[in-house]
Amino acid sequence: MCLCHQQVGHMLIQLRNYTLLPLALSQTKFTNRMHTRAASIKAEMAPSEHNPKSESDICVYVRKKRSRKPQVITENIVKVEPQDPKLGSLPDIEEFAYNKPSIDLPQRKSKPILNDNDKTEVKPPSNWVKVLEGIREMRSLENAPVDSMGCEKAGNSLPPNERRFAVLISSLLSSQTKDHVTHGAIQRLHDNNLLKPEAIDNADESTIKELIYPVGFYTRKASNMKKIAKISLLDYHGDIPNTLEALLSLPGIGPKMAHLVMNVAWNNVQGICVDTHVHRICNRLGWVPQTKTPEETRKALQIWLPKEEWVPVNPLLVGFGQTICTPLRPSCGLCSVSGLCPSAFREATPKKIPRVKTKLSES
DNA sequence: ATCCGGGCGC
DNA sequence: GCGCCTGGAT
Repeated sequence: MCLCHQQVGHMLIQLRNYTLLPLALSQTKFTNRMHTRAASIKAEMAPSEHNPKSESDICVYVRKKRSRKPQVITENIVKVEPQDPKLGSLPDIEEFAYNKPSIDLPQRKSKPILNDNDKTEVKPPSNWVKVLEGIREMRSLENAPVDSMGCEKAGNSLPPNERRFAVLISSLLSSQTKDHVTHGAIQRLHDNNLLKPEAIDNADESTIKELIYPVGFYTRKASNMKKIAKISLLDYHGDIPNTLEALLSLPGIGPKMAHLVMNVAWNNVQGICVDTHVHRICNRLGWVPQTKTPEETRKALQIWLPKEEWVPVNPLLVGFGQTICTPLRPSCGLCSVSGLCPSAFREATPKKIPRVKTKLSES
């Protein structure tokens, strides 16, 4: 993995309802910005993809100018064509963006901003930006448990491959477990030099089990740790898989953790990390059509939520869900966006009928 | 008593 | 889908 200041190349990127945009991507920055009169455009390349060949390797954001907090309009890329850098300097962006209309795609009359009224696209829920900002504000005052610790801090000082492995193990242990408990377990593993695949592979399952106690489901997790260490050694040279699919194939790693690990370990955002809080709150806010599983929620949310919110939305909503929008008896009275929430004060508080033996019930 | 910051096997 | 695996918190 060579990280030099070399330019990967110029690309022509075609946005839906927009136009062709020339962009240059470099290997060190992974991002490239350009500005037109009406919007700023940002292209981002997944760090692991040093040689982007298709649209899936790159994300493009278009933001309207003149809004205080620039708002992402879309991220739809229709086409990416590698261009020969020897073609000379890039065309004048502004002129290019305005004067060279897209050929096969419908044109907009006024501003070349994307599909505001495109009926074929799923519309983001109205006011979602306000809701998000409101939650952010509430979160800046509150101190949610999620703020203090997180598995993303695991092994910050380790070499990259060991750090990634630590992140994976940390994620594995963290499910259904409080953060400080997970942290303690990781600390004990580290102190006993048991955070590396070789060591785990050689260690007794019972030893691991004792060290990670009392994380939730420690028996299963100890066994999964052994299996993961073995797979890491056999298939990944002691590292961890760098694709979502391969991560999902590991025992004990499901969709929630796989996306988390892709984000944290590889800095590669493949999807939104949806846990029960994100799932619940998105349903309450009406951000997704009633969904039954976190996986459905993830897919529904990814359709409209701008990609740059994909990572921050998890800690944001988790903390919000721990403090205010709690699973049981949400504190709608304390919530500043209750006016925008279709479920506010409407929770079917199934006030359990007190099973008290009264003279009435006995009669 | 009831609820978790999931994943798996059925 | 549904029950189960676990200890700790409310």
